[in-house]
Amino acid sequence: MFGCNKKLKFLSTTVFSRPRFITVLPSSLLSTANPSVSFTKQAHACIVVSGLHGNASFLGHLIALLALCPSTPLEYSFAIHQTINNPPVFMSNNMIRCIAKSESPRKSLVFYSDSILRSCARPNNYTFTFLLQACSKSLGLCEGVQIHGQLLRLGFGQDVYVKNALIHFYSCCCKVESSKKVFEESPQRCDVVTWNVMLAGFARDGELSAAENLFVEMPERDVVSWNTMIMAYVHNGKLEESLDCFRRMRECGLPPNEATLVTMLSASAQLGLLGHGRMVHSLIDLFNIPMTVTLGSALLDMYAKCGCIEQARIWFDKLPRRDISTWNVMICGLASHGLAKEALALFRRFLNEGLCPVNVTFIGVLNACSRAGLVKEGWRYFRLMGDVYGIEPEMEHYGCMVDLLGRAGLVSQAVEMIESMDLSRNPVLWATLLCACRIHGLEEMGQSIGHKLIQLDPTYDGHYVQLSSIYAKSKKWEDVVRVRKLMVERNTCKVTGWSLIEDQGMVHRFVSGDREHKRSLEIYKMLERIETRLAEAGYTPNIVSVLHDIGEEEKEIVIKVHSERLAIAFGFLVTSSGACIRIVKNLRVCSDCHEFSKMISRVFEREIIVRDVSRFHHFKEGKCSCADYW
DNA sequence: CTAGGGTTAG
Repeated sequence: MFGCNKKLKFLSTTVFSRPRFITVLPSSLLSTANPSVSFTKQAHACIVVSGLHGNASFLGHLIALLALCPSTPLEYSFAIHQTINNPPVFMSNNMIRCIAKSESPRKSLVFYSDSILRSCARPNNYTFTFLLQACSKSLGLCEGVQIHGQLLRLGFGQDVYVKNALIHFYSCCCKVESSKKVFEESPQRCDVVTWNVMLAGFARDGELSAAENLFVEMPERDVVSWNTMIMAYVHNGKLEESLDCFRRMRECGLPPNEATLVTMLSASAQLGLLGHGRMVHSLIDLFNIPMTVTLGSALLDMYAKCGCIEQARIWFDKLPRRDISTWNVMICGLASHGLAKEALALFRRFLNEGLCPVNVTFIGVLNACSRAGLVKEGWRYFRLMGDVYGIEPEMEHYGCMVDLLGRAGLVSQAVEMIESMDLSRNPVLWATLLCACRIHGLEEMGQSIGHKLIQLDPTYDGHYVQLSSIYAKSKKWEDVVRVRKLMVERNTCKVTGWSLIEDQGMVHRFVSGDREHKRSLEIYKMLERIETRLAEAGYTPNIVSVLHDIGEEEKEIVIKVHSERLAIAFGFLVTSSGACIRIVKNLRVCSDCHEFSKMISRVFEREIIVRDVSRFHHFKEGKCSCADYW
């Protein structure tokens, strides 16, 4: 019934039958790893029954115990605290700690002035550590600055815990300069945590090079230092650097922990590196790291984002514990692979288990509906979200709905939705519709939306390319040229398209027309051979498409070999016959490469899995899982 | 007697 029965038994025997050992009781209680409120209540009952309820020390420990519980009703600790007149500072400190951990950490400052200052009790280094925690959490900059002044006056400025809390506090409140000041004041009075909080401060502030320099300077690095550095890379989009940092950590022989692996799984997932992700997976067992909900969710996410949706599913069923996030990862994963039926079935199971969906859950559900063209169901879930679960739709939900309607050819309904919701300044929604117009051949509508888009978002070249391809489809060549000229004149920002493929733990990234790879010669030869075979099988590249209907990847009018083909050709060089080829792209697949991949999957009996910027394409036996809509 | 830093999902 209770997780801590053994401890409780020990407690009661101590209290009732061996009162001379009573002072042992509190410390043995506090050694409890994960106290629960119910356990603490029983301890409380024992204390009361044995007539010790006036003992401030016991009750202080009880409050300390409550501070360690994952969620405690504050009233409970308050009630205990109030039973003691002139509570000792030890008790008040733990009370502050409780409040700091609660949902309303700001109250700890009120408590501090009411309880400690008013009673003229002397706060100590613990008091300030907890108070600063509260300020960090509630972003109470002004209050924290006052606390800082007070603790300096009372002479706690050199306490290492207080100092670390201060550095942490300033960096939480976006005042890294102040953190740095505190950090640099007395360098001899610091420990590895001091360095770590400073490191995290730079990372939080996006000062990656400052973080790197500090990391190099550190006299010693523990697992948190490495984790902080690795996360700094991941959060700043330096995914390959994070992999490299992890490699260096492993070379140091320092064992990774859960946080390390969660971050590395996330990095592998974002990059789409299945091999790397699998390697990280194997470390979970190697280091005996318990499969927590967080780790499990990160693992599923890695498999789903690396194209192994079956593996994700297998692990989903195997996981010892799941929470809402785990379900979200799985539902969204299935949807991104176009497995709409499975995603919706899982969602129904989710509801049957009595779980409450959140906004992300509905993004997965609506995405699934959109991929399967389930207009009616999409609307139903969209309404269910607000009516039953009270979730206000966000931009992403509208995005799914616009995609759903556009895909079904109901472009005017989608336009209506965008305009009635006053979302007409959002380029992403219009871009989704432009895509629908292109696919459904709605040229007039496409042209008008295209012009709206380049007005709304004139700096992104993808819109110009889309618009020009719509004109190309209607053979309006002057307009094609006009739009392209406009794009050049406006000096739009280009995102260089690339395709990535992993081989033997190495990442090979290709750009359009790439000749940099050391096996470039072989790659082009292989590509030629592939193209010959495809031509024999009846694949003819669409000349109009090559010249004009080019995907976002193609930024110049010059015809170059798309990066995706180079990656595929390289895939043929390094994988054994019949093995699946996995590609990750940072942009959308162009229609010509899409055809090309479909043909390859048939002619060479090769499965190709391409991760696009927004979805997966599984090419198999001449067909694609996206059913030619993307 | 009590204390600190780092974590997932669209």
